[in-house]
Amino acid sequence: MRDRSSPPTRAGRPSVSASLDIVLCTPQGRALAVLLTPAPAAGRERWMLPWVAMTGAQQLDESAERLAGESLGARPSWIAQVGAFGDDKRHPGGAALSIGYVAVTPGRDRHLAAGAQWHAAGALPALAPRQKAIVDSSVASLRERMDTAPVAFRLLPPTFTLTDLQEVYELLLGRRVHKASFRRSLQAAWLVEPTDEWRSEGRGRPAQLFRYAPRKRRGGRRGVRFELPGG
Amino acid sequence: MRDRSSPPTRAGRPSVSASLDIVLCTPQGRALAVLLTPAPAAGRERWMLPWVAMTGAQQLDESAERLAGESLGARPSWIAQVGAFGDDKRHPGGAALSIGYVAVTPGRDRHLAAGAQWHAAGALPALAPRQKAIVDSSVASLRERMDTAPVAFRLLPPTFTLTDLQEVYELLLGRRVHKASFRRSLQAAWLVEPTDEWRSEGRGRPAQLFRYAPRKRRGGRRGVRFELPGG
DNA sequence: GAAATAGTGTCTCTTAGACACTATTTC
DNA sequence: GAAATAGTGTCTAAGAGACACTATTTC
Repeated sequence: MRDRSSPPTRAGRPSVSASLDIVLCTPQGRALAVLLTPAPAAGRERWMLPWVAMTGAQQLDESAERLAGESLGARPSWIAQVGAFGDDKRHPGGAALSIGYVAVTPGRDRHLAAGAQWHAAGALPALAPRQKAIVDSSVASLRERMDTAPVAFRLLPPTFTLTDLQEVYELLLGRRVHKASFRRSLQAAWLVEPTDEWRSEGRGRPAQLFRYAPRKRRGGRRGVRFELPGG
Repeated sequence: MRDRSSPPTRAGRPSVSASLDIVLCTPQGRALAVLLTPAPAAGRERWMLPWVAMTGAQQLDESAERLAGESLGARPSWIAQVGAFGDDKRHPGGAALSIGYVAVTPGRDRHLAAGAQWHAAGALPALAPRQKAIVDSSVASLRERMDTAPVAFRLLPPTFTLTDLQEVYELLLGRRVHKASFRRSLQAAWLVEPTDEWRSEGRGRPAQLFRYAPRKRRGGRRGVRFELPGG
């Protein structure tokens, strides 16, 4: 039987075993990839999300950033908390409670932690149920936050073509986007500026490289939209 | 000095003291109100959010719902997790880690827990810094989720006038909304249906009562919008 | 020139918001 | 009738998407 709860400390204050788990994401072709590390042989699954046990002395965000850095071999370009996960789902470390973080990085040519590999988010190997839930919430969280945080830009290197950017948006939205409309919206938002560089990718006309350079704050006066799921 | 971390258990598994804190919200005039309970005299602040210590044996969502029910004297009409809060901020119970939940309820004529009172969200008394952060995130979370969850409807009784509904939207959005436009959007979304009842509120033409009855799933094909904060 | 990719001009349709109006109640 | 609140018809401007086009490269 798994030990999921812990006895009170001597002081009488109840405490729980807790972990901090991270979902590192990068674009891989037209899909997202997630970084997994080999799981200890004792476990049921062969792969797991990078995680650390929480000791209570740590800062949440700081610990997440450190764990991400160690797993990736470099600082992630964006990181955010996804939430707390408990319930009955099993965690590889037997933690009663897990705090999930999601982070993104543009490149995959890093010095990954030993044995770590990228796996397509749509075809992940078996994970402990708790970690599967964290991955699902993290991907959903990326989709929700791309409106209000520069997630798409952080999935790209500092300079990128507009087609690159559109493909990241399509990847996150899970649908195709109209090219001309996409570019008009982007121009109206004053989020990118052109560089002097062009990239030639085999055949076809070379594309101009842009960089993320938000200029002004949009009114944010989005209309009232009722996007609730119907009955 | 506060005891914020806990020693490892006998089994050697690190553990932390953790709390579950809830932000109960209800509309109060044109503003949101939050339920607070009297804090123990020992603490620095006179009020606090309802919270419980986590033991690790509990389910997160279930515990939150129970705590909300006990504080409110009735089940909340909607509840969701906001996130995990740690960092250096002090919690009334000295917990090293706190899981925040936000819940809403339409009415304020409940059998509240002893001493509990509603306080306007814009003018809260002093709270422990951790709990202040949880309140701020909870209110922001309500604003973000009203697009995708029926938060506004759960802040209203089962039947309501369209003016009631519009006022809740204005309260959550923090800005005025155009009446005709609001009603057109609402009609297009097939989210409410009229009842046979009308409510006369003193002077003026009586308003028809509606109920929340989502009918069909909208395409959800919202265009790409870049609402990132500008530099 | 063919193929491929980048980038743009114009049209239409939807919709948020402004404005002005009608409708029904209490005083 | 005046005041107050509920509810609606019409116009305009913005913007998303369709379509078709031009531009520049490799083969």
